[in-house]
Amino acid sequence: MKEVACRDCPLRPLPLFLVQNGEELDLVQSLKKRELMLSAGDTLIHEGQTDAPLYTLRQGWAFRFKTLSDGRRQILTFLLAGDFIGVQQKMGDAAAHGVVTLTDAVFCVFQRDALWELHRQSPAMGFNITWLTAHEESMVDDTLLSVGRRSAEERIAMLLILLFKRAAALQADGGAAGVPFPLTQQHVADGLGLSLVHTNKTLRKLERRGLHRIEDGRLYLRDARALARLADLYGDGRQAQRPLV
Amino acid sequence: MKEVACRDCPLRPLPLFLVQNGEELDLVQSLKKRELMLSAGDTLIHEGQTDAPLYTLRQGWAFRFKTLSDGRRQILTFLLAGDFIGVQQKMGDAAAHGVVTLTDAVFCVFQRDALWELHRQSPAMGFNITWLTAHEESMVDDTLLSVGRRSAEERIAMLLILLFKRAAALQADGGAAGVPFPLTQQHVADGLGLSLVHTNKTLRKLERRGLHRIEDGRLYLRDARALARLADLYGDGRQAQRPLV
DNA sequence: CGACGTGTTGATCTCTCTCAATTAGAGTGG
DNA sequence: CCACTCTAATTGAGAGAGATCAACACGTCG
Repeated sequence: MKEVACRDCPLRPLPLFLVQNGEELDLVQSLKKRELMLSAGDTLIHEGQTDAPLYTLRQGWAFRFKTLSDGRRQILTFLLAGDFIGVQQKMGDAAAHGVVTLTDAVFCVFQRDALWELHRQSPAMGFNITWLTAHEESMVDDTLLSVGRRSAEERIAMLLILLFKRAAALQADGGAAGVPFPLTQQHVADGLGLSLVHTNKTLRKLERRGLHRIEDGRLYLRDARALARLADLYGDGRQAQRPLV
Repeated sequence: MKEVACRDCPLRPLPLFLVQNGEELDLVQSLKKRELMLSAGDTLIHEGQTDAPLYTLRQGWAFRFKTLSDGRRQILTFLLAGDFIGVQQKMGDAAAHGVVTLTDAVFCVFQRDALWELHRQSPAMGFNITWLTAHEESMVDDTLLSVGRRSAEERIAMLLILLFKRAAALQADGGAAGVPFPLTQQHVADGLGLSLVHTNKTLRKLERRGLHRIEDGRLYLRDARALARLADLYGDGRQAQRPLV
């Protein structure tokens, strides 16, 4: 595959990306070192690795995770095209989490001090990045609420909805024909703090109930409304009700 | 209590704060609108509130949380002096979480666009803020690992260690005489995804085993080593072992 | 003094985990 | 083309960590 200039990045036109002017694009381009292609299941960053640069996921899926010494693993967030990777660790510091791909994937690699250069040369982009980082955190917050306080059924409903929405936003059809779903049930389990077996049973239950379907690596929401209800999607109702999905 | 100028902020000399030059201090000062004092248990930000400004916690303890519609609550992070509050929500957006104080507390209130002004006028401080935000996220990551994969005993050990370290860092004696511990067992439970009753039983078990003591609102670690071992503090060992506490 | 918040403990109950076994591809080598 | 191996999904059965239900102790406060 040919390397893509930032100017021609296929992600740029998507509605979720903040408009950037030519200068900003040139800046990003100048900080980009190269691209990196990995196969499904490859490790981008090892847990505890000390020299990880800054990446951007251009294509494919991946996830961030932490493990305990006996092997128990918790997936922290799933990464989709457009996500930043590596803002967390201060340069020179050990990565607090690992990153592994779920599919074949392409990453843009930036020089280590890119984060600082970006801030220095373009406060506007720096601002965007802190906002993106904060947004990342709010995704972890959501997961923490799920894992801490939702039942297995509710957690799974929540995960399906959120992943569907994120994946759908990257597609032209908005998910009308389902979205890719490259996770194994083990990934779902590790993302929700559940065991593999219970994840399987719960997933089957929801599927039999007609709430969703996973087939050939694609996810279809068959009753998004019911899923959202199950997940208590909009929390305690102190928030205004918004249309679902 | 008199308002304190940023230049004289008692937090500034602490080792954990990044040195700021006079100009940066003046900038922060110029963005600071006022101070706000709350009593223990007061709400700083309601879940779903739309107009929350940016705050800094100058004194006291607080916590961020989310709730489900049936009242189940998950505490996301505990906030200590020096922490930022409100970077998460984009201006004009609804707060994704609430903030409530655990003790009497003093907040510095900044104008809504302070985040942007800070970036614009001082890229260096902007950079620090994205780093701080990323650091906040890594704390949530840690909690997510606990809640998702650690047993009740392990979670509690982890929480005690982490809160102790954070609180000790704010004290001159580094925690030699214990640290303030203003949480009720309900807060511990809500922070770890446990029930109140089970939290109580586990806390008592660890206390009886001589690992810690909580008395008169103060926390003492009596066997930090054992707690760290229980918590599997440094994860999977791929990270270098560092001295504990 | 009664109401209330917090901590404590015992007795169930149940959701989720662990253990075990089976099925269904996909890939590999002979 | 078939045996063999591996991974992922499935399902049943039994075990257990943690939840829920109930009661009680203690201190504070109006």
